[in-house]
Amino acid sequence: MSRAETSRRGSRPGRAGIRDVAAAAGVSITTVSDALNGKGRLPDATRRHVREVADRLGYRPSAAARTLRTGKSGLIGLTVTTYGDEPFTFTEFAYFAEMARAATSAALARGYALVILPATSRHDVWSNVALDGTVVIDPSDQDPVVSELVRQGLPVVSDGRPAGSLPVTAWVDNDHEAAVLGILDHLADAGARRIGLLTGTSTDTYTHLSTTAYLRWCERVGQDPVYEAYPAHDPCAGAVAADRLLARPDRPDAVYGLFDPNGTDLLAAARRYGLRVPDDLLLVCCSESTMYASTEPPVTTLSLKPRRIGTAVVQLLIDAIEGVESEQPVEQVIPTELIVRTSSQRRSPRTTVSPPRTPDDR
Amino acid sequence: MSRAETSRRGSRPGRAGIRDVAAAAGVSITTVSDALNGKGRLPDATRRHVREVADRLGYRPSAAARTLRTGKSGLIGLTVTTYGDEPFTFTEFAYFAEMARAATSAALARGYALVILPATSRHDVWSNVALDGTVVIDPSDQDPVVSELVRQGLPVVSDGRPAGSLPVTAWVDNDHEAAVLGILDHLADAGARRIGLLTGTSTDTYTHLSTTAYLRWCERVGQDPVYEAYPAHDPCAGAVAADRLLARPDRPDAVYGLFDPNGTDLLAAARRYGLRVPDDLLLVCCSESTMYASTEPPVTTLSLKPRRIGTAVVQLLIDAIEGVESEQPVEQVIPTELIVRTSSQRRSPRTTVSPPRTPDDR
DNA sequence: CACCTTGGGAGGCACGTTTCTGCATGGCCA
DNA sequence: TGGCCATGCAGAAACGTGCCTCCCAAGGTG
Repeated sequence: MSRAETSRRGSRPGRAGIRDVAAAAGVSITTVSDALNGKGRLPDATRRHVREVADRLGYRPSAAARTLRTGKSGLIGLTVTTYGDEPFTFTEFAYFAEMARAATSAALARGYALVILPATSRHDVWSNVALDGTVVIDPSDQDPVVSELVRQGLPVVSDGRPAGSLPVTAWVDNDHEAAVLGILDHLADAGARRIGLLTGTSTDTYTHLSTTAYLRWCERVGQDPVYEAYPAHDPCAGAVAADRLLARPDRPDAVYGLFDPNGTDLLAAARRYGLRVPDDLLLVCCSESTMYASTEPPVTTLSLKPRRIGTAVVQLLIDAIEGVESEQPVEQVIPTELIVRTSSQRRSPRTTVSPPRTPDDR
Repeated sequence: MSRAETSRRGSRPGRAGIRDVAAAAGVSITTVSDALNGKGRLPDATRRHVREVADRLGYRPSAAARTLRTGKSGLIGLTVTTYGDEPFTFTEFAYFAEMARAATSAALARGYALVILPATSRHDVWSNVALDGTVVIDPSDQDPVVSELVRQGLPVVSDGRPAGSLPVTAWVDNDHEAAVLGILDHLADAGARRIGLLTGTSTDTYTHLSTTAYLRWCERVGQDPVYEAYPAHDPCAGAVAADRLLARPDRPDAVYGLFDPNGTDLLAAARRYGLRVPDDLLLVCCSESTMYASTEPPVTTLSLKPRRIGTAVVQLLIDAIEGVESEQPVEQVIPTELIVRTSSQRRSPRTTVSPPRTPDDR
């Protein structure tokens, strides 16, 4: 059977294979492969000729075949823990969305594409996609997905310090304790006498570290802890918890909320109780939303810098995939940023509107 | 060379191939494949035996080989137009994040994974990933990416009515004209005499359709148009444009803002000019953020239902991939939802806080 | 003239599946 | 007893690349 016949039989009308290019250019498959990939010893004339023929035929190399042959797919996974049937929770939404966006950008800039896969996904989805490596967000202790991945020899980089002895390749995280302590000191400096905390009931690392840091700070300065915990994945529960916190007999004169919607919820609750912010109540919450720059009053927020984390995580992962021994340490701590606005400044409240923030370096 | 030798040479220590399973189970490759995929004529005993051996060896079928053989990768692309170097713009961020989340969920529920790819990505990324089909968001007229994809015979479903004669397989969109007209009527009903518009300078379909609908409505009711346009991708420009709109000599007594941050920006501008909302100024903006439920006052928002759109788009795409002739029409119009809050109700303003919204069906 | 080097390119195997085809066996019926 | 069908599996051909090996011709060198 002639080569022309072979190539004609296998391919559907729309798709040209490397064999078709070779036949049309009058060269061998090897030459086509070498010419298009910049390898081998070929004169420029041949290289250009092959490229031109390939363009004319609209040739696109088969990603599946290349992956099978080289063992590299150019795909990295982004694994998130799921609550219910949604890929990510409501409260972490802004953080996760920003982080995923930055990760996508960073991956694309290095020639990789990013696939979002929930940790508890149907098994067939996981085995249907060839991954070169995976980013896991806040993996739980003894996470079965991570173990399985490292068993397959794939690099795994974690957003969030891995609990227990999870064998991740690298990890990136904030210093949550330092962030909470910084905020509590900031509130105390602004005149707070009793600082309350709005926290979550779930057992993830972020909630746990932040809460214990708060409790230790209270112990150190001799304040009774005043906090309300609620299921953070329930968007309605936050408003109720904020209300409960301000309804307590030992009502705090300053509150830090660990989750994104806590700021508006606390503002609304303060209005209901006739509390002026910041005069009667100082407010800080952890959020990535720029809307807090133009609320009444503007609310001081702690940014966890999801964009920097997403970028760093992907860089570490791709370095590991490509065997680059990164100059960066395999454990990176990204500093948080406290964006101080009116809600946490009792002295000399700014009357001017705080300048709009640039979208970069968030 | 014996089969055992063959299988031992090719595979790395960590990964077991189908040949290893066949050898360990004492059957042929065909039998393993049939047993694991539920095909062929095999007694249950053989099937169970093969499955057990495969589990014991930790066998995971190679996605690349399967894709190469079957032509189906189980991956669908989500293509977004880029402004600058980021995958999606700042103003569309909440909409896009929600839409992408819903699309991811819907894809996973049907056994597919979703890859986010910017339209103007480096070409090697596009050719490195095997896609079964693609969702494009708001494709421009004569979009080269779409043409290329349909030339390859891949189904393409569009979020947003395709401009020109773009040969998409199906599309999903809101009725933006009807939405704008509904809002303008709503504001007029609430007592507005001169309604202003905060719009964008870019030429995408959403901005264009909404603005022309506004202009036609003005013509019909005999009102002079009062609008300010600003580059929507610039997060700072919105605040300036909101300020400009309220500083005009023909200051409107009601404003509709086309983009997500317009609500807080307009609220801040109104405070600067001493305008009470809703008494002196009625306010509506298009947003997916639940924060507008607890601003002061709560702001009426138009939701474009990104979750329903993301789900619908993916369903249509997978139906097309799998050759299902969908009962649904290939052109779906998703209704928008006007969430009426205090900012657009001059009569009987609600003093109670509007109930927190459920996260579903947004 | 024999030998080596270097450029230019072809042959063919392997990656790990899926699946088409076909072989053997045994039971059933005419 | 011979044909026939159902059952239970094995062989082997693809799928489309990448790359290792090898071949050939043209010079250069002793």
